[in-house]
Amino acid sequence: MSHDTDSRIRFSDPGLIRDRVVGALREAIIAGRLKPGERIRERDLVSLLGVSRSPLREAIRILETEGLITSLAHRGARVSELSATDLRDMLDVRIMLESFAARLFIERLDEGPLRAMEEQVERSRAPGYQVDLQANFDLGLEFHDLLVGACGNRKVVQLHENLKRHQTRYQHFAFARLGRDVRALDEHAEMVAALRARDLPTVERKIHAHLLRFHDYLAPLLPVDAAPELEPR
Amino acid sequence: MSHDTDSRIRFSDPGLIRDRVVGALREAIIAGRLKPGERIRERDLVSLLGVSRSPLREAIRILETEGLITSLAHRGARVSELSATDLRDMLDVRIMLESFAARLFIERLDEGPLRAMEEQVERSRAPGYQVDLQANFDLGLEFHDLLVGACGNRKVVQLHENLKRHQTRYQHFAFARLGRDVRALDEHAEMVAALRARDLPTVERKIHAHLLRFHDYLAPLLPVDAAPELEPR
DNA sequence: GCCCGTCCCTTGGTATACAATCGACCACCC
DNA sequence: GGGTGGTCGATTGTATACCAAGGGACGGGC
Repeated sequence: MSHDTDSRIRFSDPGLIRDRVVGALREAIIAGRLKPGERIRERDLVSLLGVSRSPLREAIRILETEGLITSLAHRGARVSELSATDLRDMLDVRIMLESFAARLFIERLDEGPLRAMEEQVERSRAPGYQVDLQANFDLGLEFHDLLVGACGNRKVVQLHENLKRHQTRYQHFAFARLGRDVRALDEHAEMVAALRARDLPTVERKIHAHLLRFHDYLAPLLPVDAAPELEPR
Repeated sequence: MSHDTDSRIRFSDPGLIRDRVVGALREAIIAGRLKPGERIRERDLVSLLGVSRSPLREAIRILETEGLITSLAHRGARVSELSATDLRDMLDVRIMLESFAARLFIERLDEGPLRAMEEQVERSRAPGYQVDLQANFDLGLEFHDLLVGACGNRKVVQLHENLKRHQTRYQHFAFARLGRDVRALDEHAEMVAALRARDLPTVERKIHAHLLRFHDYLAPLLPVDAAPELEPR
């Protein structure tokens, strides 16, 4: 981040500046345009985004609390690192959250959300989406959102939201190197079928396998672990 | 928070001011000295803590991201509300996390952590602790820490840490009104016994019952739900 | 009684200055 | 030569002053 026009960070128009900075940085980090370990210098961003230090610093604190940024006192902030351990840890949690959501889903079995998911799977089968990687990508995320969103537990939704962001980083990371994992959408279809059949064990097994496969798929590309955290807040 | 010497907020000495402010506010909120819905005015805290707006505002953003504070643009920050729904949502997640930890605990069954937990339960049986409410209180928390800490999943530990803070708020809240729930420590003892016996279903059942009883215990004191979140970040 | 405009309070943002700390570099000494 | 210690520059952390923007309360007008 040395040149003064960094197209990697897109700054939107409305709302509070700090929120826009959060959005811009978060998006750039998730999309991988700001790389793991890359330094985040106040001075650079101030001139790049055309904002003052106050909202920028608040934004950095927010992203730090979310875990997308790591900072050390007097030594500045960096984009947080990726590691196989970290990915695995998050996937374990995500498995818990999605299994929980699936259980409630089956207990209630509202026709509405189920329909929404089936329809979502249909869309991902449409010929156009098979080639449009970005759309394909988003559909993968949307599926899990529908599942978790239906559980009615706000905390679960909120945690899942944050985990998803982190994992989207990993996905982009893998994307750039391995190409799209086409089996994912098929697995979604299988999960929906099991949901309709109210077969919880199968759903849980599929969630587990689905997410862990994601880990195995890109663990070889990752360092085993990031440097141990020295200053957890 | 109108008088100028507010003994409820303890401000520690070393380290960054921002971190000390976070610590002071967090502790005051959790302990219930700052009450749900209570306004957090920059002007007051600046004079109360003797710090400038810069670190204070960063601290507020951090606590907001952690969920202990809710703020609306141009309308200021408030201590976040408590509600039965919110408590229940968090307990569901905590049940997941602790069940997960228990499963790993049993799979590995390291003698070390198990011993630590047994010893911890012993301490809580010592006659002195039965009357010292604060110590009793801390022991309750420590128990769950030992369980979760042993799972080796940093994300789980970190999430549990945050959930625990929120729930300690509820506990203090209940504390002031209902007195200590003495059965909790007995239940811990039962859980440890089941852990040693490697009886996962029993442990899970006990975790579930233990935490949900906490909900039922103080749900009657709480509003059903906080006002719907208008501006989630 | 209701609506509307004004004023005030608070927060949001900018600019600036200075302190504290860290890292790198370099001279110096053993 | 290699380790040691100090100096300097860069960057973050904090303080302060000031203005803009938005919301809420209050009161007057209808």
